[in-house]
Parts: sequence; structure tokens; C-alpha cells
Amino acid sequence: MGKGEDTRSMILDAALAQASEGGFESLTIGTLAARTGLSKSGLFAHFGSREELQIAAIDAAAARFADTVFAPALLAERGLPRLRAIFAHWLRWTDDSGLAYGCPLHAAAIEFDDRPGPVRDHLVGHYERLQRNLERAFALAVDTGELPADADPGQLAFEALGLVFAYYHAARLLRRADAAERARAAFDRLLAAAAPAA
Amino acid sequence: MGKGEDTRSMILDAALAQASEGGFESLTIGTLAARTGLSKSGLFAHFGSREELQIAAIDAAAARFADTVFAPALLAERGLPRLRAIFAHWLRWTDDSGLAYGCPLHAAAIEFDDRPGPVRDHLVGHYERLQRNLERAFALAVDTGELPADADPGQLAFEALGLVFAYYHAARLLRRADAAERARAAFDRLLAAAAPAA
DNA sequence: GACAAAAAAGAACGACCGTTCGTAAAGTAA
DNA sequence: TTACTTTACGAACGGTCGTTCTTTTTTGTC
Repeated sequence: MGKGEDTRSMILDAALAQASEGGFESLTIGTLAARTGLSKSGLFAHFGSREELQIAAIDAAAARFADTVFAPALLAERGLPRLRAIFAHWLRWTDDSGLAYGCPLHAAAIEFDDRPGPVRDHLVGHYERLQRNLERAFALAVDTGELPADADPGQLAFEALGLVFAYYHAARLLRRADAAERARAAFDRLLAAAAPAA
Repeated sequence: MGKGEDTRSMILDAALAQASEGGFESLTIGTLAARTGLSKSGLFAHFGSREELQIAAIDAAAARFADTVFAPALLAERGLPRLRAIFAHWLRWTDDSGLAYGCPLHAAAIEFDDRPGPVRDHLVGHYERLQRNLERAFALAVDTGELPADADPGQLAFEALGLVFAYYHAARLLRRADAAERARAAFDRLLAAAAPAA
């Protein structure tokens, strides 16, 4: 029931592609209308305001991220295998989810980090959830004994996030072919340094 | 001679403040005219196009970054002391240079990473220079023997850059008070892990 | 103080922005 | 088919965008 739902998710697909390509600021009603073939007013009616469109786009991106990065990693055994799976999926998540360019959530995070409002709130919610999930994955590696009891999951999650950002930077802005390799090496080193003194 | 030069640099000061607060996309002629008290056309005449204004703003930000982060670090002895000085200045560079919000260059890097043109070229130039300078600082620590001969300056610079990005993220978006502490701890760990096996 | 050059202002342009409203088309259920 | 709701369109709005002109004001020099 309701073909409006279908149209809405079709619009959000286009919105993520647009945000990936041109940043969140490029997510305008007119651009998106042209991209979807809808009229401006027809598209507008699905959201009621640009802000609600932005919020819906962030929620859609966050859901797709969870499905692409974290969900499949649950198939790997808890501990280091799962951590490596998360990281590996993360580096390829935009490609795997059909986004040809950068991560929409990363773009939004920089554009809205000093702009209070519901858009920023949703974004913060996503990244806090992400941080918690990542910390939990590290904590499980402590449980399995693969990481020592005094390892700090919060600190490790902080550093792992930094590696992803460094990868985005090297891959997208600098176009360096060795970006993924550098990131993987760094993640391995991070895990090795956190492991018991053998 | 020429008060145009003074006005121009006054405009660029305002441009950096604006880009820090609202991102590079918020660097419009109208906003900047209101901020400086000039008329739109009067301001416009100093640059000839918005693109040239953006380029001038990036160059100004890059120059200020070099003066704030790298220049004073040359006073520290080469090797680890200088590396620590660079990193410490880096975490506070926007505050130290009078920018109340985020790093304009970081904002521009995300907004232009998939938008070819002269603006992106200038940005890439800055970040490649930054990468080289950082690598050189690590290489000097190899020369002094504080880091082993098989340490990889390129890899270390990659990871250090990631720590700064993680700091920006935690401090600006998540508003976490321990962001700087986390970054410093990670940098210490990075240097310690790279140091000779004692 | 006169005069040329530089700097700033003012008005207008076409384009796009988000948004509103009235209307037409498409879908759904009886 | 009828009646009703959902969905989409088209036109228009006030506003801002970058940019182009012309005119006025300010600056620096003899």
C-alpha cells in the first residue's frame, strides 16, 4: 500500500548519490528533482522542508552504513576477526553500497559540526552509535583474551576512526593508490601494539 | 603604497573566520560583504571571481597554518622534540590563529575532494606540502637515531594525520572534552611503537 | 589645490534557492 | 463505475547567488 513510500526511498537513493558526489550542501531541492525526474514541488511534498530531507538522508545513510559495514561483520567470530572484518568493510563501504564518491556522513559531519539544529543532532547520534559499536567490538577482543585486560576500547576506537579518516583523505583528495594499503597496515599495527607483550 | 592590499588582507581575515564557522561553501560574496562592511561589488572587485576568492582564502589559510604550526616548531630540536611540538601546535592551531571554529582547510578538503578545478588543485598542493613536511620531520628523527632506520616516515605521517582528523571529529562534532588528551596519548603511543625495541 | 589612478558603491541582470498554493493525474476501495 | 485520497505538477513568491556595468568617492602625486 502506498506508492509514496517507493518514491520516497527512490528519492533518498538519489539523495545519497548526490551527497556522495557533491557534499551535503549540494543536496538541494532543484538538483534532486532534476536527478529523479520529479518536479520540485512534487519532490518537496515528500518531506515538507529541506531540513527534513537532510535528516531523512542522514538516517538513510546511517542505516545503509550499518547494513554494509557492521551487519556482515557479525558473521565473523567475535574478537580480532570481527574487528578486521569491520575495518575491511569500512574502507570499501561507499563502493559496496553503490556510492561512487565520498562518504555522505563524513561530508555532513564537517559541514554541520558547528551548525546547531536537528540535522546535527541526528548526525551526532549516528557517530556516537558508531563509536559505541566500535568500542564494543574492541571490548569483545578483550573478552576473548586476544587483547589484554588493560586495553582501552575507547582509545582504540578513537584511533581506528582516525585511520579511516586518513584513508578517506589520502584516497579521495590526494588520489593516492596506496591509501587502503597504508590504512590496513596501520590497523594491523594498532592491533599488534595493543596485544599482550607476547 | 596602495591601501587595496590592506583591504584585501582584511577581507581574507574575514574569509577565514567565515570558512571556519560555516565551512567553505558559506564563503559567499554577500556574506563576506556584510561581514566586512563593504558592498558586494566593492569586495568583488578585489578578486574578480568567487573562485579566485576561494583560492586566495586557501592560500591565506595555508600560509597561516605554516606560520602557526611548523614555523615555531623549528625552534625545537630536530627529532622527537620537534615532532611533539608540531603535533601540539597542530591541535591548537585554529585557536592560536584566531579562528573560533573548525579548520578551514579541513572543511575545504572534504567539500572539494571530488570537484576538479583550480580550487581543488591549490588544496591538494597544500596537503601534499604538509605531508612532505611531516614526513621530513619523521625522517629527521630517524637521522638522530630516536627512530630506527627501518621506520617508514610516509606511514607515520599518514597515521599522525589520521590522529589530527580524529581529534577534529571528537572535539568539534562530538564535543568531547577528552579529545585532545586522546590524540596526545595516541601520538605518544605512535612514537613509542616506532622507537627501537629498547 | 588640481588631477589622474585606485577603490568602493549602487543598481541591475539572470539563475537558482526553498517554499506555497491551486489544480490535474494516478491510485485505491466500494 | 463511482467516490475519495494520495501523489505529482505548474506557476509564482521573495530572497540570495555571482557577476556586470556605471558612477561616485577616496587616495596618492605633482
